[in-house]
Amino acid sequence: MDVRTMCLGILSLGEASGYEIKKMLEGPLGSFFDASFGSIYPALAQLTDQGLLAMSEQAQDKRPDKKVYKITQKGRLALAEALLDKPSRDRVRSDFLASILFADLLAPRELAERLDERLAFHRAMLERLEKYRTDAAEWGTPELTAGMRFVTDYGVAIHRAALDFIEQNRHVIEAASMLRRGQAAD
Amino acid sequence: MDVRTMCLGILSLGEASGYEIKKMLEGPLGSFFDASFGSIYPALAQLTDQGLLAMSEQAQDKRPDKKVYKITQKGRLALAEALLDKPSRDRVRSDFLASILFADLLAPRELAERLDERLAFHRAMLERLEKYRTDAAEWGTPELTAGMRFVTDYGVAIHRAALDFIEQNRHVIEAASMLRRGQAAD
DNA sequence: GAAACCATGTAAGTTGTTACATGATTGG
DNA sequence: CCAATCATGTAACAACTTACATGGTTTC
Repeated sequence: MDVRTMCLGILSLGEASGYEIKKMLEGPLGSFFDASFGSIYPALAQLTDQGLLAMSEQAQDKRPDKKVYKITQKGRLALAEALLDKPSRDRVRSDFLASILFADLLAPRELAERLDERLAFHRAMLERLEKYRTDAAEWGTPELTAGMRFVTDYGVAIHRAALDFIEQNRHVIEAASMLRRGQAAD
Repeated sequence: MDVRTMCLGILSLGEASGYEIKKMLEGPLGSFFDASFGSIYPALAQLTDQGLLAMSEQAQDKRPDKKVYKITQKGRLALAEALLDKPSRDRVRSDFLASILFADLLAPRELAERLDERLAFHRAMLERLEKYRTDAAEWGTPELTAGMRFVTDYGVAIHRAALDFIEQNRHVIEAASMLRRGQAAD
């Protein structure tokens, strides 16, 4: 799924501006999809050109103009069709896990810092997801769809599992890291 | 972390060919890093040019020649330095979760199929990870480092959490999908 | 007064994938 | 005999990120 399809999908849940789409991707969707302004704005322009979106410019008080996009019937059909494609496998790239894999080359203090940061990250995500789980307004829609609830709860489950795992197993890798330091000093 | 650094890292655990590196990335590392031949081979060539790797060609019986790469001292230093960079945040892109988010647009049968496939995927990954967890030979090394064990166990924890979550919550989203079908037919 | 937020966009550059090219061997 | 595995590589292409450009407003 590319940025164009994701934008189309988000707009199928309700109208939004490019800026708001980006904010949603920093919310609960960010756990499994991300995109920069540099890909969102051109995507919206292209989709509008193709008649899959309708744009209306809204002047705002003490704010720059906002371009609000709304999915068209043609857009809904295109989205439904795109969703029929067999989903490609997940693409994950985690610097954190990579650096843990090579933890031998990391100073114990560095390692501890990374683990702490990671725990903080998961806790922050859980907190944020909790807000989204209970408050539909955070999504910019009056009501949460079943899909929204599912992916939010899924995110909670995964972040909690990661948090628990790291808390319970960090001592193993940290002990190994300190041991290796000792050997290196020999 | 780019493909070059990951190759350097894998080779810091033991020597290997490009083909073998690719196989490792389809193993437990695949959960958090993937790369195609099209990026691995040029990366190895470049690293060798820079003196970070040493290559030795090995003729094989009834097999094409193999180019075995070994990390140099200079390579180890470069890797250690690269690992000091603050790890960038995880990049995840999951078509599965995206299509669940827009599950309203999916026929109940389609949805059920995707969920089944996903469960099968997690089960397959768990099985594969179990093998890696107990058998160092699967990694191509005589001994598992603490890092290897950690990332493998981490993978087990995450896949198990995902599996459990989907098993326990699929009925919610599937019920909503069928309900919506009913409404659409009205 | 500085940083962060709101808001949109473009262009250059990076990075990596897919497809192609080659070819022997092994297992179902 | 067909598919998969072993083994390496290149080139065209796709997709995306980063940095730049602009400028008012709000919060600390």
